[in-house]
Amino acid sequence: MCHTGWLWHIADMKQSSITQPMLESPEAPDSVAALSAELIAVLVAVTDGEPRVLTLHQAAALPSGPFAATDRSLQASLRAWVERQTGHPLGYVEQLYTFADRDRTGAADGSCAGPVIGISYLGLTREARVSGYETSWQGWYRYFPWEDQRTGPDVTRTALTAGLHAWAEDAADKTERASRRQRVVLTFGTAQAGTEAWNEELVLQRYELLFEAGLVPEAGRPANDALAGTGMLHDHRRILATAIARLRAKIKYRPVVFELVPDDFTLLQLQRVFEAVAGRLLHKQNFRRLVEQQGLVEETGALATATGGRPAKLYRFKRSVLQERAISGTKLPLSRSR
Amino acid sequence: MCHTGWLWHIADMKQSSITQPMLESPEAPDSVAALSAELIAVLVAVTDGEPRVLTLHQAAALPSGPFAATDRSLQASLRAWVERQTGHPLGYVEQLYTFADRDRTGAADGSCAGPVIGISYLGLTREARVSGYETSWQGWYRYFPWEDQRTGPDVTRTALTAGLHAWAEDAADKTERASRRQRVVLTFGTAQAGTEAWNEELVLQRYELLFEAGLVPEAGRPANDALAGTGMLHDHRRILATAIARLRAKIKYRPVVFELVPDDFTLLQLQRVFEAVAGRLLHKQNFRRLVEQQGLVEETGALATATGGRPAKLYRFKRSVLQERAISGTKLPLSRSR
DNA sequence: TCCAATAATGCTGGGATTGAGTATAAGGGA
DNA sequence: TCCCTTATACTCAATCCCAGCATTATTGGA
Repeated sequence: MCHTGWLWHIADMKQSSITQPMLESPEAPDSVAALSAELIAVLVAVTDGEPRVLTLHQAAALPSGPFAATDRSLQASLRAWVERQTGHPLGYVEQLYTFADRDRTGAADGSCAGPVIGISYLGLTREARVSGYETSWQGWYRYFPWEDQRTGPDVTRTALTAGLHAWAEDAADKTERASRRQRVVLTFGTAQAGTEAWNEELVLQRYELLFEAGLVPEAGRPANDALAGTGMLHDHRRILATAIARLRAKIKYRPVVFELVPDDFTLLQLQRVFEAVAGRLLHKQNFRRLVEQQGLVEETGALATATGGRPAKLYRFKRSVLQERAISGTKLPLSRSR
Repeated sequence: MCHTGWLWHIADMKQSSITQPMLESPEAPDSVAALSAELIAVLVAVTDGEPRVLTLHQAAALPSGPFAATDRSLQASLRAWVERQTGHPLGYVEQLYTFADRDRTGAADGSCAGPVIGISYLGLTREARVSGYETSWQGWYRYFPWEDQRTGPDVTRTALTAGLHAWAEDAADKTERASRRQRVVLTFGTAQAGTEAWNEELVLQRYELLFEAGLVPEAGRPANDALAGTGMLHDHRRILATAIARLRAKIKYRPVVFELVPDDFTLLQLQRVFEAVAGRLLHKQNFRRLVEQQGLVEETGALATATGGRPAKLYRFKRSVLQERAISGTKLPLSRSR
């Protein structure tokens, strides 16, 4: 044995929840199987008001690669690779989650035999231009149609909520029914007029709920459904959900939006990117006020060639406050209306 | 090749920062070396007003074990193990960070040859009783004396800040000096009267700054210094710093404090635990108001046998709101004074 | 030339949140 | 009984934030 003597075994990597039931696990055999690790990247850019992710295999998989045990920093390598591919610097990289998948034991040629550890990353970039074959940028709402609430509670959400409530009522005993109902309401909100209560950060919870209710059948094969969204291979859609949730949370208290917009931008452009990521609309005046009073931007002096309407001032991100704000935090709260 | 064809290499797992310089990396050989993975746990309990972590090897290491590629959920196994050891349920488990360490290539017997991937976890529990040999609970401020700001800016912090400023002035060029100065002020605050500006969440940044400044010499061997704190083996102190930072952040917006207090508690007890974790004092009346109006607790009806003073009402955590709040969030802001 | 549409930008009022202080109640011990 | 300690209730002002309203600047057409 290498270390201190007690074994842990890994298989499933469900995001921890306090209420998660505790499972008893029997002792496992004291063998260490051959391991392999895989790195999975969620690369995000916002183009034409749509958040996009880089995909492979006919939009059914995220870029991933085996982890080669050599000597460079992972993040540095990730950056270098992306920069070569897209021609733009990768502004921000963040580790998402590590999970183990005992069902996926590598390719057929045996070179990747044994269980796979997956380490997923979120990366932000600017321009969506790639040269690879089979590689393309896809709008992320293609995989999660219900996550785009910029036009208010739409057909998708309504239909899904209905389906979920049916599933809830379908439960065996009363307690389970109540629990399911509560989960549905908490994650999808009551689509009643006014109340809203849509929390844009619960991307993963919603996906898992739909999965549990059998509304996003993703048993290995990617399906395509206008309601349930496009499926992905393996658990890539789950990883994407994690990435979206993380980014939606982060964008509110760290100045990462600027990694997604051009060097010079108008405040409305910035707002649109923000809204695209968050999947909901913002109050324009309040957004401007916040951005301005946070001191994160400065005017370039130039004006944008208007797209119809009064020309807007162009701003640029104050790189000088980056270090400061990266530590002390921003604060760009989401409010409802437009 | 197993996957899509481009390689990533992993070595160092520095927490991503936007300002981190981008390193160019050369292509790596197309070989997949033997891998091994290690799980590292930061188990936290609060006893006698002190946050403690479970340690091994004369308080110089965190519990860790090789990852055996078998079939159970890691979290379930972790829970089971801790519950056996401590006799108390592990309330909350959360993944911290995954890193790769090419310098640490397992034990001498070759069973763990190849580079090591480390997956670290944070776990919260209640009582600090262990039966193992070499195993003990240690107050976490032993490793980070400067992180305990409950008594205001103390000698430790003052001394370290002085040392850091000396280091800052020691830089070669002007830009670097300014940058260092800024980092010192941002992470350690200006210890001026009143201004404070201590951000308790910057545990990792402070540790890294001290490391960089050579004030916490931790070249593999655990040292013991009243100022720099006790060292740990490998990068365990770094992992601990990550855990503290994560917990300090989480405790403010998720109801995880309750995992660290007994079933029945007074509001002051709850506050003390909160303060112990956060390393700073809270305004008592405001803390009560928040806890109460959040609807997270309910009175048991009983009173605490006073520890001197008017008897306090006993409260219990409303488990019923757990699922709800685990999703929708709490909000227990930290304010300064007592 | 005037008007309508589209944006940008400035300003204001009310409600909620928060930081911090004051006052009162209820115990124990000298 | 007085005094010390802690619990608990209440108040007040500053601030923040949401959500409107109003005004200004352009473009494109009637």
